[in-house]
Amino acid sequence: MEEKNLTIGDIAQELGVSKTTVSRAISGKGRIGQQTRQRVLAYIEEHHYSPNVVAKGLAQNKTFNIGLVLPGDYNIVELPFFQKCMMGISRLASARGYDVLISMVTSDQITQLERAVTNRKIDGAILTRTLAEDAPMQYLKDNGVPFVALGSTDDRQVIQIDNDHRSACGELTGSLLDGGIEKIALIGGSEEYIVTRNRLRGFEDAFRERPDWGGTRQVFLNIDKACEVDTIVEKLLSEQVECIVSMDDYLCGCVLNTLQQRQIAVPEQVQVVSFYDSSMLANRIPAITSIRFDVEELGRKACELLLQILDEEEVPARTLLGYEVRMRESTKSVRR
Amino acid sequence: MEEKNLTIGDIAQELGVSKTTVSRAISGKGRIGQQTRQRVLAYIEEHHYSPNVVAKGLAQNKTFNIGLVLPGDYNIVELPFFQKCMMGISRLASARGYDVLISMVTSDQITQLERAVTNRKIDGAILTRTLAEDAPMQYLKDNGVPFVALGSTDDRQVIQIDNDHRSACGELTGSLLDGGIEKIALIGGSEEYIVTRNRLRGFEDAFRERPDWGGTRQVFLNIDKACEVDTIVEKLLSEQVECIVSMDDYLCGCVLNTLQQRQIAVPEQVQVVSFYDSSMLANRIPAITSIRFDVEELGRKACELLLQILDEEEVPARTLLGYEVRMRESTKSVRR
DNA sequence: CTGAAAGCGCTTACAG
DNA sequence: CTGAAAGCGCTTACAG
Repeated sequence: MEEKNLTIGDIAQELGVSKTTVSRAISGKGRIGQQTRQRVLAYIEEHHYSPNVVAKGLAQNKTFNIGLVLPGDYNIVELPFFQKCMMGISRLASARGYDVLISMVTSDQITQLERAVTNRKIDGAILTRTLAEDAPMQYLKDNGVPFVALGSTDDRQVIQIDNDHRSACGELTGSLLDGGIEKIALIGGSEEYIVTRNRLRGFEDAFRERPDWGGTRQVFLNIDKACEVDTIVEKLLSEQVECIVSMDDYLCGCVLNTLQQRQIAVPEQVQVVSFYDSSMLANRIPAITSIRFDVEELGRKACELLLQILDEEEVPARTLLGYEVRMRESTKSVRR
Repeated sequence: MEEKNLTIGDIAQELGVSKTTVSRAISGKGRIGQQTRQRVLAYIEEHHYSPNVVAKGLAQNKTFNIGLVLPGDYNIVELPFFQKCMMGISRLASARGYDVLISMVTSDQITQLERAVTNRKIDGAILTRTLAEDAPMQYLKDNGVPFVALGSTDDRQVIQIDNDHRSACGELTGSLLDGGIEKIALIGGSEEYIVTRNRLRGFEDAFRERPDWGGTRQVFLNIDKACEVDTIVEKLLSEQVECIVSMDDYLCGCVLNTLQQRQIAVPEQVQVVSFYDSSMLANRIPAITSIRFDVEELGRKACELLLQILDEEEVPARTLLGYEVRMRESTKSVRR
């Protein structure tokens, strides 16, 4: 199997044409006769030639690599999200002749990303998360690296793509209110994450759209520990809350644990909802009402956008993808 | 910020030396005067020159990329494992001047890996999982790509590194038996995974080492659905099983759900153990007895091995890493 | 339609 | 110790 790698020069020599011609036959650029073209292509096919992408890149000042910026300080609940994004991105990139190079960043160091950029190993990048103070994003901007952000940001200069968390959360919350919920609470994670803010906005939208709703609502943000959730849930129970909405499945899992401990029946005594359907709670009983996004598609589209930018095509500054509200057993039947 | 990239030629010209000299100053290879060396280095420092790794690679027939082969058809429970591996690998690679390029493969297609190899985008690869019939592994072997496998395989030709699942499971099972368990059952996933086989061996070791143990044991393999677990657990309960060991946290989660449904108390009525501590059950109550591995270290070491291979150093064919048995509330106190 | 030549940014024998 | 030159495997004006 260890055949020496063919080069464009070998082929040219073998076929008695110039390297230029071979190159043109392959790339399809420049004028070239049908005859010769076919002859070259046939030879290539037969001998399993495949061009050295690195050399090609050097000549064209490209790498055919895209940088995937992944947080190293992730929360376990986010993993399926990153994984699916990666899948979508990787698939599309591959289909378009690009490879994906990863850079793991943490809140206090982005050296891997810096390396990829200063070493000129990537043509562009995809950010898989957006923060309020986003060091990787700032770095990419400062260095003129084309990129798209998976997630939202107020900076309209950055090309961004996201699921429509706001509308999704608004719709789900609305269903709950319309279903008759009078006492509702929202538990969320770090406000540093833009997505937390968007989910909150959606939640608030539902009330704004229903000025006649006469119940009470409470919001707890920046929660990230099980014990905090515990305390909150206890408090809520003492106040006879009817529905606890969690911003993600991790928090929702904590809520469920606490309820289970206290032998509180879901949904009979309290209804439970998650704003994100990560399949982390997939086999929980009862099944949890939540919102579902097509994350692989999100990744695919993000990659598509980046490749368009690299091809110098115009792309929309902001792209929003759809969602699906999944009503399950953890909420009583409400009308939709 | 948009300064045009410096090249070795620019520096040579600026300093009135040859490109050869500049190259030598940077690489440290070949004889060069201390004086000139310092002069070049100073200039580089001052002007933030960083070499074009791709060009360097072309000249040296290297890419300074390592391929990370990731399964696309993962089970959610494996995600933290892959993530942590990636972290370890990525960190070390980065520190050594390498980048990590991902190839997602599924059981029926390895085209991304093929692309990376035929396009000569990687110098070597790391497999993050080993299967009995391992297509990616076979492909790498056939094409003479240096690689190390994270996980075990019977093929002693392949450089492999793994946690010592067998000993770990043996030790944990042993503790249970020594603690007085008389009726024990093991539930595991696909035998196609080598790790499943190794865990099973460890389990069996414990009995072999205790010929006087007079209890009964049962083994259920190739289980991957919650409903299957359900059926098994019901059967086991009817037989008054004392301890249910799961091979991973997903299965263990299923077991716990079933027990919870049937209002069976853990550990009072039945003890529960997981052979893998993925932090998926981290906030479960009661805390689950299990085995813990340092996965990031595993990734780091795997990468280290690969880089040694690329440097043509000798490496051991098989490396086994340690583990920690964590006795928690889900088992009654047993002596260790 | 085709080719000779220069160039992408490095490295590395070979000579001095 | 230093440099001119060829080479890594491609692309791409420029001429014909």
